[in-house]
Amino acid sequence: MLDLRMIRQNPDKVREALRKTGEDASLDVLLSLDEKRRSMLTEVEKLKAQRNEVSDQVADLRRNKQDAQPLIDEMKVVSQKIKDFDDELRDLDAEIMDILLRIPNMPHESVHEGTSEEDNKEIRRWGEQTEFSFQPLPHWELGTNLDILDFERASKVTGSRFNFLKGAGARLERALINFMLDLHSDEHGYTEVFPPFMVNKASATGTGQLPKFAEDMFKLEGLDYFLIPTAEVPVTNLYRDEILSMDDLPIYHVAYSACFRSEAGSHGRDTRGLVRTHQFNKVELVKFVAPENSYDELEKLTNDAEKVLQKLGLPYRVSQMCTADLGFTAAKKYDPEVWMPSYGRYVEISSCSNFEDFQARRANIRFRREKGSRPEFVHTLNGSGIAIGRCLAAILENYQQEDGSVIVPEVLRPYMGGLEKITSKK
RNA sequence: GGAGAGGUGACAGAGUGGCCGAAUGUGGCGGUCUCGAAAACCGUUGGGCGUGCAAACGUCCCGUGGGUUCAAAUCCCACCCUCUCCGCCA
Repeated sequence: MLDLRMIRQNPDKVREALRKTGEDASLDVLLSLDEKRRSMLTEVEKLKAQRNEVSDQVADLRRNKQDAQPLIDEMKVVSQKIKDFDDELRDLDAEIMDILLRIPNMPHESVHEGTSEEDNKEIRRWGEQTEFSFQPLPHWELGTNLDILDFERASKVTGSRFNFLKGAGARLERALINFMLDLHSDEHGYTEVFPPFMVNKASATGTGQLPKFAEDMFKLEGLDYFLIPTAEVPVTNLYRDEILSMDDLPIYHVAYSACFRSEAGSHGRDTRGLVRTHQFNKVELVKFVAPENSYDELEKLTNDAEKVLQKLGLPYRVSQMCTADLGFTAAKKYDPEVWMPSYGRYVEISSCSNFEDFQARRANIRFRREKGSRPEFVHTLNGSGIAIGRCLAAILENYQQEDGSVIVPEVLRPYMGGLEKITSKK
């Protein structure tokens, strides 16, 4: 959420920033509602001041056993006026909030302008695109042949876009989760948290899923709970409505969670395999930092995510998102993308963003620089560190052998009971 | 699921209609004292919104949302959460 006062003071700057994102949020309605609200507020507060003063007089008269009835009668009228004003103000506030909650974040000045994902820029590349001396298979065929992946039965048991992992596949999934949690907590200084997989409305609003993207989440019947689309939601909301102290910052958290996405609007896209599913696992990195450090922290966060791919020996590149592909909440975003042979291109496997104070303002997460100073909003960041399902797919595809077996990357072997290669049992 | 108790400032804990944004204690901060520290003493110590260059002023906030009243932390209604006991359960 943007700061209403900032919008009021720099409407042209905000308009220009939003234009670059491709969203044409009209500020005119917002600004006129704001104007109206402030003038009403001034009036009603005058009335309240009067009421408070007269109430004191009434109290005095009563104590002195004098007649207060004329004053009371007079105040009845004033009170009714106040009530009318307050009702209207309540509606105004709700309208203003509804508009504010639907305005996207403004891109950081270092983000290049673009009109679609075509304009994203590759900023670095690591490793060589895997070459094969034979015809490589896509991971869904490899996994099915090895009997470690089962999509058919998953669609029987649940539906499309779900999967079963079996045997070494299930173990590999678990190995990846543990490897990443260990890496980030032991070597990168993140504190592990294990979050709830459902959140309430306030949390989903805090990180920006609501009100605009409700249809992307699974909602529980009869409850105001949502299945989380990412651990970002519960973990960022850990400190909602809190004032942290400067000594607490920066806070780094790493969290495993299952992620649930309705994938509304992506019918027909990536229908096979592990790339786009309704439920997948992910290890997520979340940071809470002082504003002046957030851009350095974004670089570090991205490096931490990349480290996972390097250790796994998976070729990747990092793209910087242009102004049109930042999504709703980010001010700046890097997407590490892994080389996926079956796609013949790099596929997003992480997404690292600085939200500045956009989420912090929604979720009311603040910090105090020193005792007695005014609270300020923290900056929040997060990034996948990394998506497990897509990572497992990338391993199967990049490490496949001519005989259909798959080499286990060395760093994962301790997590796999020493297994070096996944082979078919048949 | 049944029965009961309770949600007040950083924490503990008063406050049952007006002089209460809130006693008191602890903690924090500043000071006096001290070579220094402790103790003691003195002072200070919430947030949002609005007006204003600022100083300041106004207003709102005692779990949340409504309501009653000239006036609500205090009365009424709904909801949320916590705790205790019983039952059930991984």
